[in-house]
Amino acid sequence: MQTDDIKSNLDEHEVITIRKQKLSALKSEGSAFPNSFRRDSYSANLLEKFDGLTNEQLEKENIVVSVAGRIRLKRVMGKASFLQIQDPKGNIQLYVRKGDFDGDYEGFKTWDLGDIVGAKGRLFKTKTGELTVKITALELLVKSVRPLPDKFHGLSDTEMRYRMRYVDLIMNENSRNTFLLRSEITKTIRDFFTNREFLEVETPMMQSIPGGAAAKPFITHHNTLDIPLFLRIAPELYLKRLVVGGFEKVFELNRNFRNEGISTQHNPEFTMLEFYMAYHDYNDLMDLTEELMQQLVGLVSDTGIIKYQEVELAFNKPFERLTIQNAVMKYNSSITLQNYSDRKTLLAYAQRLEIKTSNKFLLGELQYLIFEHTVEDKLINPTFITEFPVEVSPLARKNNDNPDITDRFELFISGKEIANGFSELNDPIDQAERFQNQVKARDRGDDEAMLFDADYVKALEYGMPPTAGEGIGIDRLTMILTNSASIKDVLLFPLMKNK
RNA sequence: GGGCCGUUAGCUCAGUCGGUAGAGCAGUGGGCUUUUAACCCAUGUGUCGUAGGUUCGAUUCCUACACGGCCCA
Repeated sequence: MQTDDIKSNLDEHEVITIRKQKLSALKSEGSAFPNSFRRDSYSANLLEKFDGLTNEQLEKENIVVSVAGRIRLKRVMGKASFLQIQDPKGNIQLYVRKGDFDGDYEGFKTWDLGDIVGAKGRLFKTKTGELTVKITALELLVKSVRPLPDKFHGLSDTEMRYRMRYVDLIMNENSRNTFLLRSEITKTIRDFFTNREFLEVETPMMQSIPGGAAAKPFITHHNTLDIPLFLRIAPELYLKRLVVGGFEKVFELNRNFRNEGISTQHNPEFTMLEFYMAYHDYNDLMDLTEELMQQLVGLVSDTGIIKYQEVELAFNKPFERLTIQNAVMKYNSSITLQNYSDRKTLLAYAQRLEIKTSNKFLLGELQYLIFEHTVEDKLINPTFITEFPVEVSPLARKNNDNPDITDRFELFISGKEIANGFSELNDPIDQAERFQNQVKARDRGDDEAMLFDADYVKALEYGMPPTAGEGIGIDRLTMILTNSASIKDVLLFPLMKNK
């Protein structure tokens, strides 16, 4: 341990060594890390209230404020200096003049960019008209021993922005705004549903039978019970148990975990909204989703039109609704009303498209695969795709008129799947059969097929009211609303390999 | 998993057709009482991602690996 400490001391940059020396000097004076300073004003609020006043008006009003923040810029002259400090709402300039404050100006000159200071003083305007605090008291609250990135270029290295988000947040306003907006998005969603009498709930993250989605789970282990557990891939089956129990409108906004690769669209843990409402069906969900999306887009646009990666997306009119069959026919001229339901033709077609298939694939699976490969990325404006094949929808209610399809939809925006909703299957006998079929798919080699959840079937046997349920991927939605190209840009701490 | 690109000072980057490297910012010393990426003078900074190979000599060329980015599966 000790030798490691010595080694890291030798390795560290000269700047850090000097700053640590400054810190130990503060410690020996007894003035390091004080915690009694209190802020009464934020930068942006002061600018909002007082930037409109002239210097004469400011002097007459004699406005005394206490501000605190991190030193971002420092311009020292012989006997006077300007500091720009950053607080959670923005920046404000301080004017520090020798003799104007109860402190040592020479000592002040040794403070560094990145230090955190508290200041008290009067508002005034400089020659160039910048609202500034002329300080009467100034205190070093935290000595920063590690230098910030270049004050002009900031931190631009993508990897370091993800690994050291704390520095990214200090340096990049874009990044701050993205996460502020993400917080507004989740708040808006919570309000949207609680205003409609939905109950927010929390269901198990660690499950014995991971269910509710087609995905590989993370495995963990409970020591004292000595049982394997899986991090959930979806909360779906637990939320529907709650509907059985009489919580007829519920939602959960929380993390799912899927053991898959990492890309600009995928992070192993991601946030999902799932909500369920009894006595509604999938058509009601599409209407509600449209309303929710328009409200969320309202956070960033007055027109209902937003730009994502240079492409305009229109949320200001009813979203297009298209059956999966019509969508496939629209983008594949060789698929017709007749051969869409011919398994052999579709298998051959899929192989021609170099889609990974097997002879064992069922008709519905092929229909869905062809849709995924030929249609999805062309759905730029918000589009509901409906009537998904029953084979790929093991938890959705069959359509009354056509038992091959389900009352299900997915919402696509900018070529990405954003939401997935359906009228829930509440026939326990049918559900048991669907689980059986999933087990068979698993035996065929589909390691993402679902497991048989007997307790869930048991819950359905008590009777679940007719219910509609939906999941919305919050990260991807946030990407679109914040114009972020990578999911890592909307995750505070995206998963990174150890260096 | 495959392809392409990147990794040089604390940060942002240049550079070496193979002879162990530079700029700006940050730092340090000095000057400057309304600055705006303040300015002026002086000044220190590096396992050139890691490990091998070729070579008299590699940060530079080659190979592998690591991490990251983009594209594809």
